[in-house]
Amino acid sequence: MTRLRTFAYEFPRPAVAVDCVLFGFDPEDGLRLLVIRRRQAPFADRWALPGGFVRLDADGEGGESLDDAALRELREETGANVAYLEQLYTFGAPRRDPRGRVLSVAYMALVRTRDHHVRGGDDAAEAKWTPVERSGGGKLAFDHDAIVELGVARLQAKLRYAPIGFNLLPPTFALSELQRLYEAVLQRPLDKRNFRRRILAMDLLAEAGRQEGVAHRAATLYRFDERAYARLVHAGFNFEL
Amino acid sequence: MTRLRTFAYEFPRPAVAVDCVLFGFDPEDGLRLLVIRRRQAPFADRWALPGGFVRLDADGEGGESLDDAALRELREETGANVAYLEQLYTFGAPRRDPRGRVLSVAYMALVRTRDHHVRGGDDAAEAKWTPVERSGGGKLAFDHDAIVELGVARLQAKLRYAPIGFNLLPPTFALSELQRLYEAVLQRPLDKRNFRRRILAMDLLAEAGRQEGVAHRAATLYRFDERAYARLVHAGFNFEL
DNA sequence: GAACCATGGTGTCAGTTCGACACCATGTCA
DNA sequence: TGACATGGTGTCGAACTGACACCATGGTTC
Repeated sequence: MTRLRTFAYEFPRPAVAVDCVLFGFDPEDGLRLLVIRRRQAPFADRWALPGGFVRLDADGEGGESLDDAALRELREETGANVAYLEQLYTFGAPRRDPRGRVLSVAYMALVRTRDHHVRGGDDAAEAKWTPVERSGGGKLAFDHDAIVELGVARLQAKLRYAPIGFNLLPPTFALSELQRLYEAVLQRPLDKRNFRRRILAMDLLAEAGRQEGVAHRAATLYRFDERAYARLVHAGFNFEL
Repeated sequence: MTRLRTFAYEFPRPAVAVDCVLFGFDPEDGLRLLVIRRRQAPFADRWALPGGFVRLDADGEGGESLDDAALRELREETGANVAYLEQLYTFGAPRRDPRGRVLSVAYMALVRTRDHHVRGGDDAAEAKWTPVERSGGGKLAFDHDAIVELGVARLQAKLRYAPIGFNLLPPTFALSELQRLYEAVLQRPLDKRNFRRRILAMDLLAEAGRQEGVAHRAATLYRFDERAYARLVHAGFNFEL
């Protein structure tokens, strides 16, 4: 082991952080993004994405995986209950952080409506949901605006060819809620009849009761059927909307 | 600056490498992948992807960007003339490298047919092109098989919705060459007439003379028209094949 | 120079998919 | 009981997709 180790250590190492674009969907406010207010320099008091440095073991060797680091930061800084996590891209411009060379592995995460309880981090940082465009009423810290832009693009693209939108809704939902979600993310209106026809034709949604306590005709509720989806994928099916 | 720096340095840092899935297309052999034989432990004498550690400045701060590191490694280890480069994913499992904690930022790169002159690296490592399936006659070093798999998937997906395939061909090419490329990457036969109709309907290809010195009717040559593509994209066009 | 051979280049049609479009149903509340 | 808000349903023309076969061209061979 000692011999093996010689090679890598000739190089100085960058610090490595993870930063998360956490999306939530609210029926009234549409697609929202979680930002936290930084307490420390650099960019103290500025809004930024939740994130932090990847932790290594004390010997500087093992430690947490990148995904685990992202989940940990989300838990610590927002208390969010993450339904979906996906790595986006690694940002590594030499001067992106004034403290020195810091790489940021960017993640996109989704939480379900009604899992939006947000709390400040352990260090009492302030956290809030903000509409996706105009994140935080202005520019975010570091290159986080670019990260958000990439996250939005990825979410828009992926919503159309992967069944990830369900992770922004409660476990059961009405088709109109699903449609509103798609309209909010894709930023264009969809035809109700065409939308329903296509999504139901995929046979991915299972009926799950009806709405209660609404002041109008109660909608049928559906849940995303993971098993049906797995079966279909196995048979060569591709989600597409 | 000194004050700003305190925060980041409390954490031990991982080593960060870039590894490149370099694709080439040969009319006879189809899609190929460049691998190099490692000279040093770990995995000495095993085939691996070209790559190496990201270089920081002497003060451990600035240095090269990740893209630059990938290009530098490709140049140093293969002499390849890269036509396209795209970051794929960052691999960061705690034990993926026996030397300790090493993250790998994976890249996909494309070179044009006839830019395939490959030479060993400055340290005389051996390099070769290998068919994409069965890379190197067996398993590659580290988790490089997983990286290759991801690269292939990305190339297949992206070939259909972005005009990147042209980067695997000479600057001018016949439509049949382009079709063979698509067939090789997507692993399925395409209908000649439908293929020609669709690709030409996009108005992205400009005529560029005819083949010479072939023992049959000479094909019209085309080049990818970057400007036309930029114009179309600006007008809301999406490449799709 | 005629025949051969390899590849280049072309159009149609049926089946499917896509997008636009309007009205009745249901349940709560006033 | 009627108003109101949302749920839920079918058709049709246009556009697109995929399957399909033959002549053109130009160098090579005999």
